[in-house]
Amino acid sequence: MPLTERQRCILESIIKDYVSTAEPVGSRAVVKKHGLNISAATVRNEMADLEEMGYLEQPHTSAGRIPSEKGFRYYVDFLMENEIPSDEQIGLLHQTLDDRMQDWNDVVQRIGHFLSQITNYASFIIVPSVKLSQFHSLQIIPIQEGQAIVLLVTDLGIMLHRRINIPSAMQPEDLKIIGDLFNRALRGKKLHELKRGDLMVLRDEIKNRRLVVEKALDAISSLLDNSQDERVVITGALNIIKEPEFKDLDKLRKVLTIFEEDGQLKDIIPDKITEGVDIRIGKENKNEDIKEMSLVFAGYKTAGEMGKMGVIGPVRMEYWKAAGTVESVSRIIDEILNHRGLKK
Amino acid sequence: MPLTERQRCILESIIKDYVSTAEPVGSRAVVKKHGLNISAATVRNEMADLEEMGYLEQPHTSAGRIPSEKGFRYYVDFLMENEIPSDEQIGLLHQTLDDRMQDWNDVVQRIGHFLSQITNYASFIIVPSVKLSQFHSLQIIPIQEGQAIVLLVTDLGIMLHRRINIPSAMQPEDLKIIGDLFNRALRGKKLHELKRGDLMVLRDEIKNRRLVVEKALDAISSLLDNSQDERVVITGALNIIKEPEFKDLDKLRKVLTIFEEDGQLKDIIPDKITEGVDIRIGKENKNEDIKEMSLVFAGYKTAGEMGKMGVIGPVRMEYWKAAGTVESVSRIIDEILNHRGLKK
DNA sequence: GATTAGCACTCGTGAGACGAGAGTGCTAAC
DNA sequence: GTTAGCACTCTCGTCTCACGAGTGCTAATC
Repeated sequence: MPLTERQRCILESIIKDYVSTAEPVGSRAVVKKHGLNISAATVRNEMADLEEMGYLEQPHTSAGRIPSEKGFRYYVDFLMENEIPSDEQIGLLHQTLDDRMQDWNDVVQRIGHFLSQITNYASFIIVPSVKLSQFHSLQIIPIQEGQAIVLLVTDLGIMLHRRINIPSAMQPEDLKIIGDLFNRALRGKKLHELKRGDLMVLRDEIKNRRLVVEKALDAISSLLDNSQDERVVITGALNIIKEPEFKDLDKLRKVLTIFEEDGQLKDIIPDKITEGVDIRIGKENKNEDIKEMSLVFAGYKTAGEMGKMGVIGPVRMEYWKAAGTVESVSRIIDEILNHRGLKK
Repeated sequence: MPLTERQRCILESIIKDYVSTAEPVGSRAVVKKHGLNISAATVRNEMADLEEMGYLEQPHTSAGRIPSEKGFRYYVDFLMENEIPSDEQIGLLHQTLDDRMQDWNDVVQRIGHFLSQITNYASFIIVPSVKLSQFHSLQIIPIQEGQAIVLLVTDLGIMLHRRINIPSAMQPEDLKIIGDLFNRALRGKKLHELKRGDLMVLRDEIKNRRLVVEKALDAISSLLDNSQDERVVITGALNIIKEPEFKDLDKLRKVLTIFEEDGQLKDIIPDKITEGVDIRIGKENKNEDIKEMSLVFAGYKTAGEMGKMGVIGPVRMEYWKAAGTVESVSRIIDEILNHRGLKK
């Protein structure tokens, strides 16, 4: 049975109220704040109906109603209008990003800050592994007697480097030749496809520089082994301490623990495929530990793979604001990424 | 008036007990757990004396005693014996560090983890600004038509890099010449001394490559501007959530806020000069916000400057363990640093 | 003179009692 | 279908009270 217009009004009213106060909302409050032209008793009847349908629940007999997760879901699906950040705020973000675009880490950091500051929830950004980006070029750069740097540049302009030892006799020209060799062989390949076996063929190509090639190969595989897989950046974790639902220390502890161990959050965010903003409310989350939290997140396309970003907060969340913000930010990230990177 | 042997025994006994239980300890408990051959009444008399001297205090008339900060200070200064981590634990740390020594960030991360895991408090490591290290070499590396990387290597082997645009016509040889120019002019100087003014002289040296030199200069000053000053790495912040003194949400919040904003902690750690482990108990800390916390920390010498590292926990801290661990780790860091870096 | 046993006293803590307030559900009237 | 009225329910804060842990003091003992 679909909801009547009036029921929807009441549901929305209750949600808005509950989200801001964290208290069960009574029939009188609905009438008062919403200025609806009906009496409290009528509202009570409708509320009883809504509860029967599962959109509301009652903490105890003599309290007001609070929205159930199903209620939030209905709101999110049918009633919500995203509240996007003001032009001013967006402008501010653009501005802080512009001067520093060089360092991707920095960009991620700032975006996270923005997300968590605007929404007042914790934000997360999942950065795809560099292993998924493409090999652009490699250079071996002598820095002093017997030492050189292997510098690997990806198509996004990210640099990985590692120091290696080289024979003292080795000339810069030799190193250049070796570098070019790598470049010819590997350009355009995805880093994670660079198996040690594939690289071996290189080793045999130049017998007399074999040692250095070997060292460089070591360096590359070590770089790839050690470079993180997906990286998760969490910002504003402390925001959740404000939420009254976490005044229970145990709950708080559980949630903060999830945040502290980067690894955990990766498992919690679903592998999403949908376009646009996705929302997971409470128990919709598979993971036990965040069944009392909600996620609002979106994907963004980096050269190779999908990254994800969003906010995480209590079920009693300002979904409209979170969704609007995440939407805007994901669009901005896409923009940035399209202006970055190296030509193929 | 100096403490008698028996008073010291009692003080130590109370401290050990209080640290582990977080409850005021009564005269009976002292006799029982310490197995001292005196009666509770005697202990009571001694405790009254100790209180009068300021080493103990009483939360309320009918409770046991807890050590005052002065009491802890006495313990730390005269009674404490450091408890260093087991060989096994030290071995474990050495092991995790060995394979990855290439990346200083990683090393710091791991040391922080170790500290906080062993002590069960929050750990911090303050890494001196890279600006304080010395210029070792600079290279300008073409990566594709019209783009190059300015790569600056410090004496510790840390690399800073930034992409710049260059004229398409520019040859690799030209870039090398420019790089060498920088190297001759700057090798051995401290980065923070590289004022834009000093660099200007370079610009005029080669008129025809002026544009690139200019770009490289821009890149360097931008790198220096943007590279962080001191960096603070905090690990295990959540450990403090376990401590009963922070079951009050407001206190917890205050402390966690300090941890979240990296900047804050820098101001809190004293500029230390002493050799070995330093301890600041409660109000001995200048900063308002951590007057209920204690610091146990030590310095370590990196090539140029001093870094600091240690743990931060409640006043009711296992100082013996914290001090022992910090001492061991600082020694290990010194070792590592002495095996790193580039020759001058 | 130091130590100890005994005892009255203090104070925080937790359990139970109680009233106020908020909100509901139901019934009867509109 | 809507509304007013009213009895009922349940939470929350406050208060009281008894309990227990621990002290401080005094007088006896070593």
